[in-house]
Amino acid sequence: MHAYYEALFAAFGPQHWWPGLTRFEVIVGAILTQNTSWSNVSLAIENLRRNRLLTVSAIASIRSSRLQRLIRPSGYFRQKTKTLKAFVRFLQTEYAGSLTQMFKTPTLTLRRQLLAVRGIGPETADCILLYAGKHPVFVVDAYARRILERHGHTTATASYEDIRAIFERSLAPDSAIYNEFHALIVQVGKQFCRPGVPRCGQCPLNRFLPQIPESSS
DNA sequence: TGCCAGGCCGGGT
DNA sequence: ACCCGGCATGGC
Repeated sequence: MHAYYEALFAAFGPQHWWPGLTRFEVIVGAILTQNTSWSNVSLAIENLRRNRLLTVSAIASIRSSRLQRLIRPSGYFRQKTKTLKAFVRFLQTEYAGSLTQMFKTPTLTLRRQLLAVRGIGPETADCILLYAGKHPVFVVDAYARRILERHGHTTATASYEDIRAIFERSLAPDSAIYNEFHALIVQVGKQFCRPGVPRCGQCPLNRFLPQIPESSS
């Protein structure tokens, strides 16, 4: 898949996802962006920032009713309030509230622990590991799935782990590459690989297609 | 105006 | 092990 990465980077350049933010802010963003556009998440994050609530202790002590109100723009606000609460409870119980301690845990062990937190599934766990902890796990999302399927590298029934294996076995375990690659996939996916868009237009990945869609009659 | 977004859970088969 | 309905807001 490295050729895909090169093609995307050449086309879009560095995406600098989540730059200059604290690890906890990245985690909050990873939870709030579940099936939600970033413009909505951004409104919720700003509400939290304005109220100086982007810390573990603040989220731990805030009343759920107030947290719900503040993150409301990001959608699923009752669910996500529970998830944020569950995560900080996990962090305080298992790691005395220290992200530094948490991220010292071996990747596979920590991944299992994160998946046990209610509201954190595979993509969110991997986002936290990669973008907040710099652990080399490849983040799979709906776009990565769709792109691989359209390019004939997998089938529609492939699981999250199947897709992840395709990327991880063909790339060195480099968190900087994984970071950029996932962001680039989201970028190209938004433009050229949305559900209702059958053709790929000027997608920079077109040259990797097994056949040219235009020429089929 | 409807459809969609950087998913996940719980109950049912 | 999969399948499906529910969860919710703001943007285009």
